Amino acid sequence: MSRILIIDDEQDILDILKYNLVKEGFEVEACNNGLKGIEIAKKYLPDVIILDVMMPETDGIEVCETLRKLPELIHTRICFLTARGEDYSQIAGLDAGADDYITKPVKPRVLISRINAITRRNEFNKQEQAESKNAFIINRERYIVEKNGETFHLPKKEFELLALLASRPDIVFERDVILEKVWGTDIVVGDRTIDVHVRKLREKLGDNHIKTVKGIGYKFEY
Amino acid sequence: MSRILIIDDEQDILDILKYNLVKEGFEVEACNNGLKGIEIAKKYLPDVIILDVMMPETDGIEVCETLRKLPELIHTRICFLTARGEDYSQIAGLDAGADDYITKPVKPRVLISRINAITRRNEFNKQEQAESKNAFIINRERYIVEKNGETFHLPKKEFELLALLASRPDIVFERDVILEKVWGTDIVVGDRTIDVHVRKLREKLGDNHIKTVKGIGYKFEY
DNA sequence: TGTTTTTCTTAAAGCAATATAAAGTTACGA
DNA sequence: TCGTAACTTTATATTGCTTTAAGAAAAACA
Repeated sequence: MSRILIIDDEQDILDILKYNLVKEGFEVEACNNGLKGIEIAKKYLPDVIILDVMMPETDGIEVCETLRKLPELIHTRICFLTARGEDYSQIAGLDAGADDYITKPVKPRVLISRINAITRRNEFNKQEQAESKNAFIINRERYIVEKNGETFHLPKKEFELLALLASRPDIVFERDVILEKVWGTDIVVGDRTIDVHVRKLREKLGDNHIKTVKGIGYKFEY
Repeated sequence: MSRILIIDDEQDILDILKYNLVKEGFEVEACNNGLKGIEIAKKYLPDVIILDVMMPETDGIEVCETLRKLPELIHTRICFLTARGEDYSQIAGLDAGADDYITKPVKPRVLISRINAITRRNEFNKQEQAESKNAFIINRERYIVEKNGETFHLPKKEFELLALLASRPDIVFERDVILEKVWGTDIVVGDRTIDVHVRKLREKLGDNHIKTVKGIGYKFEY
């Protein structure tokens, strides 16, 4: 499970966030000071850092900039904690470093889903890097797929299907696994549905990427 | 050459300033009353307004605030005329939206160089805007958006929505993220509310900037 | 080769998400 | 306090994605 570091000067907030994240199964480290936070980050190498923008001693923004310069944290996602109503454009400017921001007061459920989104994005990005060598980029943030500079806007299901298959190239995904991952366990759809979506993808990306493994399922190839 | 409007209740000063500015090649309009000045400004659309802070009937600061709300004067620079030593008026004046101030008594040479500085600044800004292809300026101080010189007055919610989307162009914002960031976690509004605001924005900015990503949310493109 | 199984293709139905218009609220300034 | 602008909701239309269905094709098997 993902490792998370929280940096906030208010002990209450630290406690609440930590409690909720631990309950959800994350590994959590907390710290009430920006400079200490940087030191911890270096050793702890968290997947996500939740960082309060407004802190009395060290400014969260500066902390973020410092963190961003550390090569060992290249994959670490930084998420700002801000009071609501603060200038978005300002935040955007600071966004040079931060990947997301959460507004206070933080609702636990929102926090969890946000962290999940961030870590998921992280997973995908790691794959993306591997994939980019072959000029096949699946960009979940922009919700587009790029192949040799060409850009494809895929509908939701097609995108999810492709993202799944491409997440492990050459590995065959069985039909019921695909159904479960893309459509979910609760929703039941016919078996042909997959075929149709595969066909749509082949239509758009060319016939060379998604191979049929008869009797089993499909796999993605470059 | 630049157009200048002078608003001051003292006829002497009007005459002196006008004489010197005309001699320097400026087009000058003069007026001895705040309210009349506002009317003239609307039609004359000056590049610079020289405005006396201390006037018997209407306060120069109020006049300035009124002028600043007029969209047609978005590019007009306002320069206060103050008696020397009035520290407070300087501060209040710049708060009210003035771009510069000149202390009385006015030395012609100082006046000219000051006006030149202001207009030059203005030119520079216009150029900058024209040159940047993505001339999409989101001005949070005045709640105004500019696109290729066109100015839009957006209501709060529309502005916040646009500011959010535009803060990360091409990135898709999910509907619940939009709701959280623009409306807040505690306030619950219907899902269609977003659509309606998007529609309003598209109506004003043109259909080309906010793209729908069906099933996910919206994104901003230049 | 004939039969069976599985997948492919296509069109069309079904459905969910979004767009739009209009009416109802709320907030705000004159 | 009235009138206007902003905001939200509601209802309906529309879009376009998803799914189904059914025949054709391909592969597997005997």
